[in-house]
Amino acid sequence: MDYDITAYDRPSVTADIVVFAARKSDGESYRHLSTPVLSVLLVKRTDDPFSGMLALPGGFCCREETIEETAERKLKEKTGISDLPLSLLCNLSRLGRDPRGWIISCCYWTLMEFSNSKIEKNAAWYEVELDEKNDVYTLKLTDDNGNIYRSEVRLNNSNELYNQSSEAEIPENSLAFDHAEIIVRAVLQLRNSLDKPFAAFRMLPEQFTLTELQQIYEMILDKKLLMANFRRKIAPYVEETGNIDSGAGHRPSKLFRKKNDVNSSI
Amino acid sequence: MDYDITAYDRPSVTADIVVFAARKSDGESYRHLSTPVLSVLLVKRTDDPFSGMLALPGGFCCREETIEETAERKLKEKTGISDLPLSLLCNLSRLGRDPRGWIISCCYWTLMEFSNSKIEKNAAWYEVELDEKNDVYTLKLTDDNGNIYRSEVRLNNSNELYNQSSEAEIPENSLAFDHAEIIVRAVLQLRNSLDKPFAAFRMLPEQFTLTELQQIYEMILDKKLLMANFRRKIAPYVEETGNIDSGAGHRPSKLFRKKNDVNSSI
DNA sequence: ACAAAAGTGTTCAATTTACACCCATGA
DNA sequence: TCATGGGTGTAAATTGAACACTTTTGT
Repeated sequence: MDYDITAYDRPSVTADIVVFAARKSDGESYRHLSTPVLSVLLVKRTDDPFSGMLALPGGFCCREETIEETAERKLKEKTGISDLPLSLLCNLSRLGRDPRGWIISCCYWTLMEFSNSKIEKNAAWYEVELDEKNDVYTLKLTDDNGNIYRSEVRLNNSNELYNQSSEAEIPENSLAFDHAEIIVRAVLQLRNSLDKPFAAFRMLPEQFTLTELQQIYEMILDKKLLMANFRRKIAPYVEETGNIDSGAGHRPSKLFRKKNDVNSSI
Repeated sequence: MDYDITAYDRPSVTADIVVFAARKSDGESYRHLSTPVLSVLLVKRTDDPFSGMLALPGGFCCREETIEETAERKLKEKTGISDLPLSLLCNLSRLGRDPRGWIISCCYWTLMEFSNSKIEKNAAWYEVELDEKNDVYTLKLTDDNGNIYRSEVRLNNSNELYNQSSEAEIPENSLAFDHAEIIVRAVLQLRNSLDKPFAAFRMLPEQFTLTELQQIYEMILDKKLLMANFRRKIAPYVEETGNIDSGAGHRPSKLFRKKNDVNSSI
């Protein structure tokens, strides 16, 4: 009856997670609002291969757990963050993508409120900028000290993203494995996720001003929106808390919250 | 340096593919148009476990190929069909989902034009009906001879679909493994795919009437659309071929084709 | 002739877009 | 006081939903 599955060669399977948050930049003066910048949570690798380089939090799947559970466990272990709903992004299984051998990566992505407090030592937030030109995506990551990590990711002939990842080919100050490709895919997915139920809420605290919400949209879509129209559009999804955010050098703003019946899954 | 990945327990990985097509039903009379029915391509299993039961085409990943290549190869081997663009649907890795052991399934889905001609012996099309009631999805599959295969799939507490799949628990005339769940997920995904670039074109021949296109939409959305409005909506995406489809007991209709610049990916 | 489908036009409502205008604050 | 952001109203443009009407065919 059953054939013996151990007779076949098997891959190792990893889960990697792209966590985005909106980090507040410094305001220019007492009058100006700060604007949020898109940030991704990365860890510095402590082991070979690519030791010392940046990578997505993630790791190998163990028996007795689902891939999603692996992702949650590894995210917790490597960054200290837990309880985030994960969405499937892609599976990467290209030959040679990991110098250690036949390793498949199941990639997930999620959004959270920015917080530096509860993060593990080797994890940190990196500002994300993504540009596209002639089918070449340029991913620019910037750390707290202004150090820049730049990666290029191309579109191959079947319209799928890929980038090279052998240790020899990866430039200094770039990302380990094909993790640059994964982040690019995640940013593209993020940009396409704003039409549906309101994922943006996940990047804000429970109470927020409508301008803060609008800024999240503007950050992700990379364009300015008109305030009056934005407010009409999101009105059905938010409700007033009765609280006021004051002391900002201009008229205080009402604090809102997401309505209970609004699904913010992605 | 590198730690030895073979020291860790590894799962087997399979690719499973949900292929949908629109099968033309018989017209009632010389006057009436036939209406398409949503159909899924399944194979009868020839090996244990679940020998003799229906299953999605698919199989184990081999070294030297990506999961997408596995999916394409297995689809070709088991059904004779090739060259379909595949979209990732989900990864299933629940403990016990396959009685043979630790087996992860990477599931893909796609659309094609209905064709019975070039299909392998063990493969066949099954009409798909999906109903939902109190978070329970009922999947009803019907073969050419009117035999019915019915499966129930529930939503668990974290809003993820699951159904049981131990050999003992699966009723007769149902699907092997958790393949009913995969098909349900694929149908839900299909229903959500019609707003974006026009996937429906993939279920039609190169030239088609606008009524045929509308019928695909009605089949997937499971509701009637108004002809005038539908035509206005899809007008930017189609162009006339100059050909006419006549001989149908009523006014002949113009044949259209998808405009070249319309992306029909899903 | 006529049932069925092909195809077009028109109306009213809803939504989107753009812009103008007033309000409240703290240094 | 005044720059800055908070907040609202309104008119024009676009899109969507509903429906009426005409055309063309094979039997």
